[in-house]
Amino acid sequence: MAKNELTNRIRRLRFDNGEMTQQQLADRVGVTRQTIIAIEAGKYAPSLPLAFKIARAFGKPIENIFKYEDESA
Amino acid sequence: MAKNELTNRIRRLRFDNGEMTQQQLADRVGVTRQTIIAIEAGKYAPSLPLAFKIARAFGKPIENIFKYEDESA
DNA sequence: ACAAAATGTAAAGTAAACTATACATTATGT
DNA sequence: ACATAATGTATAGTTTACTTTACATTTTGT
Repeated sequence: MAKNELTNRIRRLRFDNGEMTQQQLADRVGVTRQTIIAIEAGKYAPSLPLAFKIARAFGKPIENIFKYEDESA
Repeated sequence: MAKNELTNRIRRLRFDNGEMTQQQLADRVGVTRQTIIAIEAGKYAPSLPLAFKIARAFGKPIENIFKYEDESA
């Protein structure tokens, strides 16, 4: 799994949404803060259900928050 | 992880895309056929990168292929 | 300056997402 | 009818996605 191809703008969106903290987002989507940190930093990719929850928390489509560059190019 | 809240229409899209087989889709997105079977059947949810690849294989947004119902309602 | 909050790092444990392999059943084409 | 292809089920192993806990560092507000 080429997780270094997956990028996101979660930190940007947290800031834009009332300067939400990592803990607040974590509480909102039902995961630990560590998970948010890891995903923000690209340490690992979220599962799809979690991606949905994050997208829902920001009111945006998944593809607006996460970008995936195909490495097979 | 409430994976029973995640549904998909992969089988439908396979049919509509030249009656693609599970193996062809698997080859296309770079996973085993078992993975496709499991995801189609809702056995487990895909990771986000894989969801991106599947979406790209069908030329549709992720949210058009997968539906996630929030269970906190 | 100082306390509290927010963020960052690490590590070990658990569960889920996959892989590989094998066999069975069903569907398809001739 | 028969061979092949497609699908389905099972299982064990590996890797990744998370959780928990702890501590460190930085930032923020007064």
